Amino acid sequence: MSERIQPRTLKGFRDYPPAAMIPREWIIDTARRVYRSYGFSPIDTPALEHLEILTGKGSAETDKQLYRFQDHGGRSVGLRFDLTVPLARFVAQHIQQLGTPFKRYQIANVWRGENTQRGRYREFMQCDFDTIGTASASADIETVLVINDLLVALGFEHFTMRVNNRLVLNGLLEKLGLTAQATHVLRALDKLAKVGSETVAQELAAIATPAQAAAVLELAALIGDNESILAQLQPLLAGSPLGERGIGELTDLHVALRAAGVPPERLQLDVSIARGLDYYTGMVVETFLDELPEIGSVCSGGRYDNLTQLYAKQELPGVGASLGLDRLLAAMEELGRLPKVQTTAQVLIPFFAAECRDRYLALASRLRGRGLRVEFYPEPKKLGKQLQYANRQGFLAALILGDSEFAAQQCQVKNLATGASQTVGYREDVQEIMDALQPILATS
RNA sequence: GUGGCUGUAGUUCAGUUGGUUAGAACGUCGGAUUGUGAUUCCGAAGGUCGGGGGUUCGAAUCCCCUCAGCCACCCCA
Repeated sequence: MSERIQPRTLKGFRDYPPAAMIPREWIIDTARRVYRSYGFSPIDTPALEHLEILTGKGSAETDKQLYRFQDHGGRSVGLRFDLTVPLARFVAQHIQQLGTPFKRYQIANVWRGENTQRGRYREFMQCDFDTIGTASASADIETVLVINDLLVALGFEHFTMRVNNRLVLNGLLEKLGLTAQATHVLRALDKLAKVGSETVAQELAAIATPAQAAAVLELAALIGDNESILAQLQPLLAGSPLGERGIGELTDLHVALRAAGVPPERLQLDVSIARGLDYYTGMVVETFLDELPEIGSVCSGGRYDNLTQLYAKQELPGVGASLGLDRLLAAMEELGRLPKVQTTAQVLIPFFAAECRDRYLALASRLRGRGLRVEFYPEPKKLGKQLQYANRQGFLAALILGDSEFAAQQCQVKNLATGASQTVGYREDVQEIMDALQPILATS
């Protein structure tokens, strides 16, 4: 009796009370809506996979972060650390029935046993969308368009999608004879914006000759608007078939996105964007909030041409991206962009006249029948207290009915944001109440 | 995983060179006010000082370990 278990959560794992869960679900709903508007369909996969599925990719870093253990049957299993690897397994297993192109989205938790920081947790949610089975540039362009639409739908105007193409980097590496060290070079390059060119130069010095390192840095240091970057790239990659193809793809993407109406300032060609993950082969993109760039990319992705090679003979190209929901939420929290709403209902009916309980319940039911979300306060209490509750929970409107209203067949419709209230007739069809509520509820 | 900073009511923080019963503001609850919610007044509840061990006559304060949060590296959403 005296020895209680201390209630607590693991490092990097969190509880989500209503005030945290409501904006969370709003983002999920928004992502779902945007993905579906492009024809992506939902799938889900198990949280737990056979260990060899997850480690097959063989990156030492992801192996270190993997949650792994023996299950009750002695199998080696692991928790998925992203949604792309399970997708590769899923596609290799089911593509015969699904056919191509296959467009799916998946919104689910992933786990990484790394050290925590602001916006970095051990359990977090990713909102992935991918197009499998086509190498078309159109799918690349759509991927960036989805990211753009998604952030706009989430209420952002000022954000930057940094775009690059792995072919440009690979072309240069090939030209320089650095292909074998590609992974190291790209990782060093990826840090350019953060640590500056001197540090990157030092890191490159360890794996390349001074001339090679200088050539890599020259490419990555290109600045200016997108057109001028493209123009400056030409001579640097001349003679490299890969590099020239990369420039072609970047140009195409840039032109197409402009034509699709993406504001030019949102799209930044950035040759230093490499993405750490090995599986990207073409276009790569990272998205930063202009108001809080230091929190990192909130939506990243790219093209991978050999994703299923570990699991199937068939070669299936793909392109996609992932919204980091928890990082985005951490950013929105810090930017004060999260509304302080704790209720999912719009309208509160205070329990005011103690003997009229059943009439309140009937009114609430009728309003719900008209599509409203309505809460009836569970006990008769002072009206002031109940309105305070309504205010704190974030209700938009209260319907006040006491003895005098019931007697006069009326209802007071109170706008909780402004404090204004109006009295309307209260009849079975609740039409007058609906009419009075409409403008109040329309504000959110 | 490595290194650094931090941890005191629900929240934000005070707390003297180690000294008796750990404070404030805001929030919460009750009342003034059994018909109107961010004002005012009165009152109340709420703390194993993150947890464990040690030094000491005495620890929120000093030391060690541990847990958690933040920052940098690493990597990434």
